[in-house]
Amino acid sequence: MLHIYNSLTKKKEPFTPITPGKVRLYVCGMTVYDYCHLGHARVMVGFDMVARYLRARGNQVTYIRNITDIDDKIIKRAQENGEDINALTARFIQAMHEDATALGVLPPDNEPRATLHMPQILSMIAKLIEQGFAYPAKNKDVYYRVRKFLPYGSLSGKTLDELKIGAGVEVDEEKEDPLDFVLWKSAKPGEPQWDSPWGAGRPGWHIECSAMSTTCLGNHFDIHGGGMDLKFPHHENEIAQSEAATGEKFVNTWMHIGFVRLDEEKMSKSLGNFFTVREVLKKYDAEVVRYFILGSHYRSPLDYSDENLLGAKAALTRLYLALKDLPAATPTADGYEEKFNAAMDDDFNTPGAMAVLFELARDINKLRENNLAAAAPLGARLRRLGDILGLLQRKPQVFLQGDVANGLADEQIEALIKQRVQARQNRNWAESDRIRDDLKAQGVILEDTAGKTTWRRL
RNA sequence: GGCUGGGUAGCAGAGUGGUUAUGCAGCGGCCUGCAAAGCCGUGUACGCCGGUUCGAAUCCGACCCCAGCCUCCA
Repeated sequence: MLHIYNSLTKKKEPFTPITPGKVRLYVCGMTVYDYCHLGHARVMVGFDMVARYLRARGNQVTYIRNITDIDDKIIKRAQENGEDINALTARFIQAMHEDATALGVLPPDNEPRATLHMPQILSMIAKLIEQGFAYPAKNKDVYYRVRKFLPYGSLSGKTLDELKIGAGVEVDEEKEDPLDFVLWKSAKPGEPQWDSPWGAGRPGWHIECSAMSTTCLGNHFDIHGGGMDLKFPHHENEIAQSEAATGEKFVNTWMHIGFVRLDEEKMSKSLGNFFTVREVLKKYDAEVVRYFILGSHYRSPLDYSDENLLGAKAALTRLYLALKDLPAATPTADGYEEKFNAAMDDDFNTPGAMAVLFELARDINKLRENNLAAAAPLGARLRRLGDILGLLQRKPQVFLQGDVANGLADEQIEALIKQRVQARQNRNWAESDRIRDDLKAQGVILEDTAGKTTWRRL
């Protein structure tokens, strides 16, 4: 049975969907004013893996990942660029989709956008005011009355008094309590705005997710996820808004993805120490990046370094080498799927699941020495399990020989191999080795097997 | 200061009260013209100090250290 670590209870818990066989999953997606960096990639890949696994285990999954397409940073960036807001967000939404596709992230079932959910946002705010959980201030902002929601702080493990002691609480004359947060922000001249009973303005950051998630999935759903940094205040505030507005429990299981780090430090926009997905993809194959992300548990920190990426590449190469030249087949009962599932059932333990993939590879390699066909069913199993992680779906040849972006073209390599075959027939080992060394210097590895020479790019 | 996570062999990274994680690198062997790949074998690992236990790296307590949150951030 699947167990998931629930950030709300801080425990691993058996996971039971509210409706048997159906899982409703909401993930906080991007604010689209810049390219995705590796932190975004980790969240996308992480929940893609979660959705794939839940489906592989027979659940019908409704996966929602929102897009925040209105907020202060977007407005600011559009002004800096002298760009229309909609053009800006459209541009980065497209870029995000390109990055996601490259990383093997399947599209979510729905990608709701904040600007397309104004009626739902407004009605939720109205409900909160009605019930005394929110109030319009003199400056025409609407605030959430944090003291009124008794369980406030349960997700982040903070109490209001502790938060008050914390350093950075900005004092705002308009607020009843400094910890109250904004639901509706009145518009300054020239800013994008929507009409509301409290004056023209735009939604605060948190309310959109409450409105979109409950609209798409109902007031009470199974899993809500996002990066670790959203736990407070974003998710805390979502709970306060949603439960106060609906009077129902909001989410059963909260999942938070650990940070990507660079030199032991969180990779983040504010620190400026981030790599965008597209920068990384110039250096490393997208599947290698995906392997790297899934190679550590989703809650652990993930250290970005060339050493670690190269390690991921070596490991993936081993798996693809095991699959190389295997004929198509269907898996037979071999026990590997059960082992794989046992690892995944333990809070999506992808490193453990990947270890099973390597056991399979070893078995395949043993069998293939004598009989390629005998190894085929295990190869099929390896591919099928890889698919649950979004890995190993390319032709081994394609992965191993890479693309021809730089270095020698395939034809040049083939030609040199022909020369070398000739030299070997003449037992001219010096010439044969020279060609092999030359190719190696250019990043091409030769392998003489079964009277045939094959090659791959390093 | 409060709250969350975490400290595992050369590196990365799971896991567990007593018996192999796994990958990369290393060492020995097989294979090979030689390699590569592969196979077999190979490691005094579990931050520190106490305690519980027949036995702890795994449970308990204290301590040290690291990262994160408490302000926008995935």
